[in-house]
Amino acid sequence: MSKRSSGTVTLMDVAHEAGVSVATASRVLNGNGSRQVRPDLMDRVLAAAAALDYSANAPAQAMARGRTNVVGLLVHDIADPFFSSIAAGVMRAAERHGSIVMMYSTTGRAERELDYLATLRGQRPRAVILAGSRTTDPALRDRLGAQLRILDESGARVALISQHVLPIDTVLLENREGARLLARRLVELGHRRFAVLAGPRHLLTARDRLAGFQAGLADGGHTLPRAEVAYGDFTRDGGYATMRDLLAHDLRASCVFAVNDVMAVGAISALRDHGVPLPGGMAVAGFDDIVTLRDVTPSLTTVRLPLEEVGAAALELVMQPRAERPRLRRIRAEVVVRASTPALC
Amino acid sequence: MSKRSSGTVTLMDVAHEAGVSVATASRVLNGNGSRQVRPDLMDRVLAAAAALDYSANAPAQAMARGRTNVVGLLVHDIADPFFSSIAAGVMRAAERHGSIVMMYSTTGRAERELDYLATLRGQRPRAVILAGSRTTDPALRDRLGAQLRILDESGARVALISQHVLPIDTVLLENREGARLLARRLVELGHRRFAVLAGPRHLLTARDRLAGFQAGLADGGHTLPRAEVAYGDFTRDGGYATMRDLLAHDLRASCVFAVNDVMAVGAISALRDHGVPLPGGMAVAGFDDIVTLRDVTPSLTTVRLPLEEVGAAALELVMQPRAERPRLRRIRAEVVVRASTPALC
DNA sequence: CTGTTAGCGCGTTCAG
DNA sequence: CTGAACGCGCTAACAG
Repeated sequence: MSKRSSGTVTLMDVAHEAGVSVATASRVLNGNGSRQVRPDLMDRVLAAAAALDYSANAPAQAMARGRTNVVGLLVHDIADPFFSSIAAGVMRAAERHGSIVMMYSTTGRAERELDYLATLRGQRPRAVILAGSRTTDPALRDRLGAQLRILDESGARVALISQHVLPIDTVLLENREGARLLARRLVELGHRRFAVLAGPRHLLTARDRLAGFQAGLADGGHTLPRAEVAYGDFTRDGGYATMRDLLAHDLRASCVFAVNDVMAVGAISALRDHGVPLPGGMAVAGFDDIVTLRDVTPSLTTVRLPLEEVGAAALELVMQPRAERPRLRRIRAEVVVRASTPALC
Repeated sequence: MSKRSSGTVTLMDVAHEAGVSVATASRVLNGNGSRQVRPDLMDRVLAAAAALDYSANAPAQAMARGRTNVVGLLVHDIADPFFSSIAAGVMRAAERHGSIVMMYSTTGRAERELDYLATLRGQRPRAVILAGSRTTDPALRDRLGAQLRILDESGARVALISQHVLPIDTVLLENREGARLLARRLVELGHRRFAVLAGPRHLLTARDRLAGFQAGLADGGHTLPRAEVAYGDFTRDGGYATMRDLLAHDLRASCVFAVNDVMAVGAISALRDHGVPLPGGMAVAGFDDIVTLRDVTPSLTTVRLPLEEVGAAALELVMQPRAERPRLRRIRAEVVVRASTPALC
C-alpha cells in the first residue's frame, strides 16, 4: 500500500507493492519469456501493476536493452495518396510486429530527407524505411548512401521502396515492366499515336515509366515522336499544365500516357477545358491505380500497384535479420483497362 | 585519436577526443544555452563530434531529462485523404517545433485506439493528438477520457480534433455550421427536395453534419422527409450502396447531400450506374473538399475544411503550456459551389 | 526461481 | 568556466 502520488509509477513501485524485487517484476511484466516466475508472485506483480496503472518507460527500456522497437518511415509527402497508402501498409504490418512507426514527410526536398535521417538516427531506430523515388543526382545518392551506411552499422535495418540504386534491401516497383505492358495493351486496343506526360526529368520513377512505355511501343513496332514527350511536375497541376502545353503545340497524338494517376487526372481536366470530348477525342492512361481516383470520368485506365502491400512488404523486409546480400522484393504491376482508353477496333 | 570501432559513438567518446569532460561536451552539444563554454573548448568539442559523427542518443536524453519531444498522433485511417491531410499539417508544424511524430492508424476500431494510447503512454510523449470523430457511445468516451486523463497527469499535453466531447483542448470543425450554410445555399440555388446520405448513426461528425443540414433547411422553411435520410458507411462504397438503396425506393429528392466527399463520389457513381444524368438529373453535394477529388465530374459542390491547417492548429495547441480551462480552436468551414449543384432559377 | 547490482548514455547538480 | 559524480528506469548478468 505504498503511496506515491508524485510523478509516474515505476517498476520499483510495482515491485514494492507486490513485495518482490524489481528483477522479478521486470521478468513478469517485460520479460522475454525465457525466465520463469512462480505463479503466485506473478499474480501479485500483475495485480500491483494493474492497481498502480503501471506503464513501462520505453526510453528506459531502450536504454537498458540497447535497442528500440521504433521504425522510422520517410515519405515524400504523406498527403499524396500514393504515400499514404504505403504508410498504411507499413503501419499495419508494424502493428503485427509490435513496432511503432515514427514518420516523416519530407515534402519533396531531398535535403530535408538527409536532415530527417539524422534526427531519426538519434532515436536509435530498429529499422528505417525510405519510400519514394530516387533522383538521378549521383551526389545526392551518395550522401544518402553514406547516411544509410551509418544507420546500418549502428545496427538498424534499412530498406528502400522504389528503385534499387543502393546496395540495401529494396522493394522494387515494376515501373518499367508495368508501363511496357500498358503500352502493348494500348497498341492492341488500336491506339497508334501517343504522347507521354513524363513527369520530372530527374525522378527515376518517372524515367522508368517513360522508358518502359517506349519499350512497349517498340515491342509492337511503334515509336514515340520525341516532340510528344513533355516533362513537368509529378502532380495533378503538373499534369494539367503539361497537357495544356502539349495541346498548344498542335498535338498529333490520340492517346496520352501520364506517368501517374494524379497527372492523368490533371490532363483530363486540361483536355476538358480545351473542349476535347472524352474518351472519344483523346484516350488517357495513368499509373498507380489510386483508389480515391477510381470514380473519375471517364474511369481511368492505369497500372495497378498494390500500395499497401508494398508498405507491408518493406516492413517485413526490415524485420528479417540482415542478409549477406541485399534482398530484393519485386511487386507486380497489373494493367487495368477502363473507359478512358476505348478500343478502336 | 582514440579509436572505437565497436558500437556507437557516445558523448564520452566525443569528450575524450576533444580532451574535455562529458559535462562540457554535453553543454556544447545538447546544452540549453544557459551555460557558457569557452570558445576554444567549444570548437574542439564541435570538431570532435563532427569527426566521430556523433549523434545524441534520444532515449538516453529522454531518460536524463525526464521528457521527450515525441508527439503521438492517432488517426482513424491514414489512407483516407481526410486524415492524411491532417497528418501532413501536424507533421509540418511539428518540424517547426523540433518534435517528432509517432503515428498510429487505428483503422476505425475504437478499441484499438485505447490500445494504441496505452502503447503511446510508454513512450512518455510530450503530447498526443487524437484525430477523428468521436462516437456517441458514452462508455467508450469515458474509457477514452480516463486514458487521456492519465496521460495528462503524467505531463503530456493532449488535444482532440473534431468534437468537444471531453474537457480537453480541442480543434473544432464547423461540421454543423458548414452543413447549415450549405443547405441554405442549395435552397437559394432553387433546390427544394432533398435527401441525405447520413453516414453511420453513431459517428458524431456524421450526425452533426446531418443536423446542421436540417437546420439550414429549416432556416429556409423547408424540412427533410424522414424517409429521405439514409444511413451507411462513411466511405466511398458506403455512399454508393446508400445511394443505390435510396434509388431502389422511388426517391423523390432532386438534390442529395452526402455527409462527406468520398460518399458523394460513391453516390455519383451509383447515380450514373442507375442511368441518372448528372448534374441535370440529380444535384449532389459533399463535405470536406478533398483535394484529390477536385477533378471528379461533375465537379463537386462541397464544404471546404482546411485540413492541413486543422492539423497544424492541433499541434500548436499541444505545444502551448496547459491552460486552466480547455482551449478550443474553431476552424471555419466554407461552402464551395461547383457544377454538381446547378442553379435552378 | 528470486534478489542484488552494475551499467546503458546523458543532464545536471555541486564543488572546485 | 569546468569536471566529478549521481541518478533517471530498466534489463541482464550473477550470486544465492
